[in-house]
Amino acid sequence: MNYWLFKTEPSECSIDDFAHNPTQAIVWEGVRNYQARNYLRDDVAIGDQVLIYHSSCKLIGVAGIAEVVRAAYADPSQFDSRSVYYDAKSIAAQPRWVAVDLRFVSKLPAVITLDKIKSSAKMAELPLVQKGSRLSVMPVTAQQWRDLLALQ
DNA sequence: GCCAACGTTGGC
DNA sequence: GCCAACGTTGGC
Repeated sequence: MNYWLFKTEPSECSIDDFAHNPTQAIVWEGVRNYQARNYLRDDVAIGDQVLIYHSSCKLIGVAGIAEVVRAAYADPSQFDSRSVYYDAKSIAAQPRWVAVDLRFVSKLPAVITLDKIKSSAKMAELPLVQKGSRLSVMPVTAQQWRDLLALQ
């Protein structure tokens, strides 16, 4: 079982969307970066635990936890010409992008802010806080997972 | 809204 | 395969 951090803009999909549909599988689509795609495709597995991170918003940071309930499959949005995630260059026989499904686990009582994460020496190796890192899907070690949630 | 940093594209 | 131009990310 692996640990991950997934970024999302809460205006698109927030921890509250999970919390309001706690038994429903949420399609995690729209990842359009190859390194993030490779993690999704090759390493994200059913049962993995995911930190849901809110970016580009008022309160930036880790807002909750979700669990992977379906491993990688062709991201349907890449073939939908009305979607903002549409990719005209992706062909059905060889889909370029993948999605996974997540399900709600918990909402943290308070967001663990990026500020707090940055100020923790134990988080120095987390890709999130490394200069210039823009990965939207990143691995988290078991130790980092524990240490990060202990920042609450 | 700004802009630094990074990724992608496409001409050569 | 290089690299300039352009697009995107995401904190501030």
